[in-house]
Amino acid sequence: MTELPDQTTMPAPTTQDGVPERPVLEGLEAKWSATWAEQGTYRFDPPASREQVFSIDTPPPTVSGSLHVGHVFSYTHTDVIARYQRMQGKQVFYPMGWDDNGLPTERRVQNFYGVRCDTSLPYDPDFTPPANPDPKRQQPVSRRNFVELCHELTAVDEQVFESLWRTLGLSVDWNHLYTTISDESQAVAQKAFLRNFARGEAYLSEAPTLWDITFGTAVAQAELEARDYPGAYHRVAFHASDSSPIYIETTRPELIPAVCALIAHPDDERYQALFGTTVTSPIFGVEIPVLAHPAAEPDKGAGIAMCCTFGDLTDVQWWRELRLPTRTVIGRDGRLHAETPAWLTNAEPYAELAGKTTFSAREAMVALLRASGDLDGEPKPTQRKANFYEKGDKPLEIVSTRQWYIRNGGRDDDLKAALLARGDELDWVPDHMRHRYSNWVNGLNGDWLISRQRFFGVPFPVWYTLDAEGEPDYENPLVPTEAELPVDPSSDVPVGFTAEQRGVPGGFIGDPDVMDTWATSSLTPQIACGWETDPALWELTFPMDMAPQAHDIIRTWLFSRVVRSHFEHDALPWKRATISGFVVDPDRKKMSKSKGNVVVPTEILDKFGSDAVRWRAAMARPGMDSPFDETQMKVGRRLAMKVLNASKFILGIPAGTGEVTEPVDLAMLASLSTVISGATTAFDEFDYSTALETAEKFFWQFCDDYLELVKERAYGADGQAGSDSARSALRLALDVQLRLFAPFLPFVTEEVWSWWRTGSVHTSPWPTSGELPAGGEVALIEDVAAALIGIRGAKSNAKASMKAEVSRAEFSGPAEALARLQLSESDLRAVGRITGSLEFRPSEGALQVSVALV
RNA sequence: GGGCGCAUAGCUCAGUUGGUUAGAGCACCUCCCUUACAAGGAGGGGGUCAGGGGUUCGAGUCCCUUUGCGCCCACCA
Repeated sequence: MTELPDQTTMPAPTTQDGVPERPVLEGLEAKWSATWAEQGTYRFDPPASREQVFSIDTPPPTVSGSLHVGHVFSYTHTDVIARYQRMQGKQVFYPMGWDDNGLPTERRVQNFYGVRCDTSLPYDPDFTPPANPDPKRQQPVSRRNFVELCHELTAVDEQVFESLWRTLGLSVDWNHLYTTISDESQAVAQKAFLRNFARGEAYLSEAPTLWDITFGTAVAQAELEARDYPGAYHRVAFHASDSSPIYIETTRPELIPAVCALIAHPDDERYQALFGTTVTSPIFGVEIPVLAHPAAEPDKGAGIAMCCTFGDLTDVQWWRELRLPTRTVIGRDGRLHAETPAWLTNAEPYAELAGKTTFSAREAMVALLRASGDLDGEPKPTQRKANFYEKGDKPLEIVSTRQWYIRNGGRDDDLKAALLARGDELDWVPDHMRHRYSNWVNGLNGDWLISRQRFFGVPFPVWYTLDAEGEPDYENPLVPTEAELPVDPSSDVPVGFTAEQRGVPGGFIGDPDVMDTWATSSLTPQIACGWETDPALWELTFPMDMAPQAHDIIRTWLFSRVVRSHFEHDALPWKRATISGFVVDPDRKKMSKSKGNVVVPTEILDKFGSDAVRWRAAMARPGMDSPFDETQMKVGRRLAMKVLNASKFILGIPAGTGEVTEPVDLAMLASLSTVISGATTAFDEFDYSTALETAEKFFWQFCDDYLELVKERAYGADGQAGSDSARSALRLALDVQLRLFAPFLPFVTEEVWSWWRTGSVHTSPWPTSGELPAGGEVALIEDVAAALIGIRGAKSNAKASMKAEVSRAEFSGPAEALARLQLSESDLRAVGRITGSLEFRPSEGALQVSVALV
């Protein structure tokens, strides 16, 4: 940290050597990011107490994805706060993480190298990826080879990300870089999981699960996305005992072999007589009960629904609550089972469906129904909503599988209430974002499914013993000690067994699944803060001060971190969440690759410069979406240029050697003093936009009015009191303003700082009013500004140059305002080129200027 | 259907607890190539604060209501 600026000890440059002839923005990013790296400007230096730390749970971006302007904006929001806190004297713990495990990486590796993972293959140490990858004909490789490729590619991607963040000027401490697939992160994820398991917060359960057939994995409720999906209502006849038809409507006739009940609302008049009876299903002739359940909606479809295992989540509810039999026909590959289900009375037609995709099976089933006369009329096309995995492109199926869950209040009201209370306890910026949290938690209808049937992730640190028949004992998993972590149960062997016993009766098997990426990233505070591995760091940084993120992942990342921390530490992981909005396209549509409206950040950073882009980002208030608009970037660039030029001008004038004494100089500094308080208050409320606006508004007025006003006086001879006062005031004002802008425009402010000061502006103290001389009267500078506008207006109206001479000027208005103006009479004369008479005439009303030109 | 947010100048947005004539930037028009800055500077035009009702001496601001837009959730028969 540098000392507080002090007029008397500050080395005043006697030459202009440090100030370039024509300052430019180009190249500042490369120059200063290298210097900051070299000098460790943003290094976290552990202080004595927690109060001296400001710690940030930086979102680890998915490195297999691409960064877009939205990221640039929201990471800038965080950085601006980080820089402010650092200047306020805090040691800022600002780590970076890369989220490199998980499905997005697998998908990227598949496409990039043209391979796919086949767990049945042995490891090939000499494997090299195909020279000409063909994404359509992916070469099968072993799991270990596949994982190696994942590591290889993410390492490359991470370089690109780091370079972008450095160009943007994020003041992260790169010594605290973590990746979610590292051994350290795996150990944390496994340890937290084992503790959840030991306390009963994690459990293994066989149940109907949302299943993505493309990726072949279970997915969690938080990863669902409802999308429009074309379908058709098929009106199909079931048959009562007297063979009269009972019509249902379904969009999924291929599930008729899986039907286990017809269900109508208990109060529905039309079906009262049927409740308790059975009907037979068309084609397959299976005897089906007709049951009542309040979840059936009389005005939907035919009013009576066929319940299958499983067409949708309502089916699951009915199946569970009415204890219906399980008749699964769709497998994990999304196809109908090849073998004929045992429960079909009339089994023969099933051959038409066996092994087909749902789409083909539907066509075949419609043909069967048409032939039998059980299809009433033609299918009616409809647009319905179907659940998709957010990264998938086929509707989810529901299949019964064994999965690991972590309790999240979805089936436990006490826990739900406790987690809602955590949301209340948390500070939210902006505050209304808390509703999204409670809305989500209140809507949970099941626990958090964390296991994924994938390859590149943290394995479950669990083995199962095999009985004499080779059947796994899922009730009593074998777990390692915490000291052994991380483990990979597919290669590591549980204590008491030998490698030869893997997969043989009486031996063991490893759990084949990996954790979902959120199950690891839900522990970023624990990973970053050194949970139980670096107790000193942990004491200083946890719970963290700030959790920045965008509003789309409140239900996933934010919530899951609260769950983990609630269980493990009985505390919130941070004091507050700061939520950024999105950058949307000019039509206010969300940017997405599929719409082709994504703006690539490197282009705009190149074009306008990082400070300009950061300025635009900081103008987007917390939580507010903002439309992308290039013309706004130009405004930021103009400000950055103006800072360079105004600084060059001020530093081109010799430094003052004495006190600030002139009333107008003191007035300007008094005004600056209120700007400092305003910006500080705003920053303390995390309102970086207002902090910036406050500083910026002053800066433009400072340039337009004050600089012009005192130019002549400052040019004056050395040693003159008036000249000295102006010179001192200019440098004081520049010093303060550079620091006010430093969080937003780190490159230009550092550049200018380097011209005349030592050390980094970013480790200098945030300005305070106490640094500035007291006694100035803000009204004076405001009156002078009004007078200037009057003089300029007159010249502009006369279509005259601003240099045109004024032969006579008259100021009229309140006596006290005129008195103030008289204090700066010579400055006004100089800037207005008033060579003739200058009169002050008291009058009613506001300050007025009348001017006669030569 | 539930929740949240938004609606102020052509565009993007400020407008603190209600208080003179509603502000800024961009865009537009006019002028000025002034020795920090022409990707500049100066000056100017432009608004029934979405509609309706209410509270009040006074409403962009508070209450009710209508409409439109955005996001999240639910809605798959």
